[in-house]
Amino acid sequence: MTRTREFDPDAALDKAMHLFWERGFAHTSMADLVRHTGVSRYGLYGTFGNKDEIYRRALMRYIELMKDEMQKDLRRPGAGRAELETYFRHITGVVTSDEGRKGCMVCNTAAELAPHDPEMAAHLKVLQENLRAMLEDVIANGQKAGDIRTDIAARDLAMLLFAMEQGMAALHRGGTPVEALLPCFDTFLKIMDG
Amino acid sequence: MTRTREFDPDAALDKAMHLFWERGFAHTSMADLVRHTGVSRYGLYGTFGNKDEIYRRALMRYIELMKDEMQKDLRRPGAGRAELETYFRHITGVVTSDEGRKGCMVCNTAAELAPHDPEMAAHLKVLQENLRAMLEDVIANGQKAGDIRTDIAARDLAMLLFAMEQGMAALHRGGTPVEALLPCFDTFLKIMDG
DNA sequence: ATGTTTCCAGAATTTGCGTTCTGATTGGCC
DNA sequence: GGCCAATCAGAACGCAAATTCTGGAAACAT
Repeated sequence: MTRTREFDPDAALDKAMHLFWERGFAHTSMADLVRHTGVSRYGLYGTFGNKDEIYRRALMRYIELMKDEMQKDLRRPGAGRAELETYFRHITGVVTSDEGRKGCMVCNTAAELAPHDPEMAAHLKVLQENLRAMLEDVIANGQKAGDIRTDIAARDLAMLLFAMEQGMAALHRGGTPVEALLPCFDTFLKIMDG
Repeated sequence: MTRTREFDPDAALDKAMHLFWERGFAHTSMADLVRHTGVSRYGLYGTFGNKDEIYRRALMRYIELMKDEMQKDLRRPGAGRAELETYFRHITGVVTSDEGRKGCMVCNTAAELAPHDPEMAAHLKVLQENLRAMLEDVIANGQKAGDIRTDIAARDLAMLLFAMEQGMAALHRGGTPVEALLPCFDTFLKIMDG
């Protein structure tokens, strides 16, 4: 072979993800990406194609990370209320971190790009449904185990929980401090108990 | 005087608001604004200054409309559970309308602009706190009247309700259909009843 | 009616940024 | 060691969009 590439595409994508996550698509320039990833323009275009594609890949990476997170906490057989609580404390920490007020990249992408990017929109929709369904499963388990009230359908509790989480992310990005948001989840737990 | 202006600034701002609300800041061009408002560039720049300022004014208008909406439903003395339900059905209809999938402009602005526009961020933060406080008052009234459970603080219920609403707006913009979102509020009502 | 001032429509300018290109450089391989 | 292919760094290009400019038109005051 010849001269070897000086960067690791995965590491670069990870940096790009954090940049897009924090600043959004329009307010992240290729120059920013070059600076923060340490990768040359040549390298970025050669590896990923163009800016749109870098964003798409970064979002996919974000989604994979979120799913991993979820499965780590929720995928053990019979996971129920306890696991849900663990997971949610976890994800809330991510989505309301004060470092960059990044919020949730799915939510940010929906707000900024979904309306004029049908492909992205389709992607987001599927993802949203997957995440919600995962929550629903765990809640149904908790109901079977007797840890969660059964007079509200698991599907409905899951949707409410999911909406609440997305809202917390959005509100935090908009300036609401974490301390004001944390009670949301405690309140939800109290509610889930019946 | 001399030649009179051919457009109504308020009407123009209203059109601009809907455009920004649907497409966001970056994906609305001055040409779009000229086309949809029917106002010449000269008129827009002369009246509002520049694109940033048009957006700022449009957002302020959106906020005023939302506050009006809220006060119309919630400001009557002793407004409680019933008024809250009316208001929320109302606002949910706005924020999950399929016409343009506009979502909530506050939420959209937070996602797209807050991180790199401190002034806008400060604005949003104040607004968020106002809206939440208004919900809290009404919930507290409902609790005093015996219509809403009292084992959860009005402040916490209000925050949860607010987060849920912002989340519904974000999810809808991201592609979740209205039918999937509506159960959220019904579930919240059931919860509020105790 | 006419002059003057502001307005309109759209052309011209400028700027920012995504993308492409270029010459230098590096690392493997004969 | 020298050749080759791919990479790097940054300059150059092109385009889209914000802003400004300009010639013509309209409305009010006199």
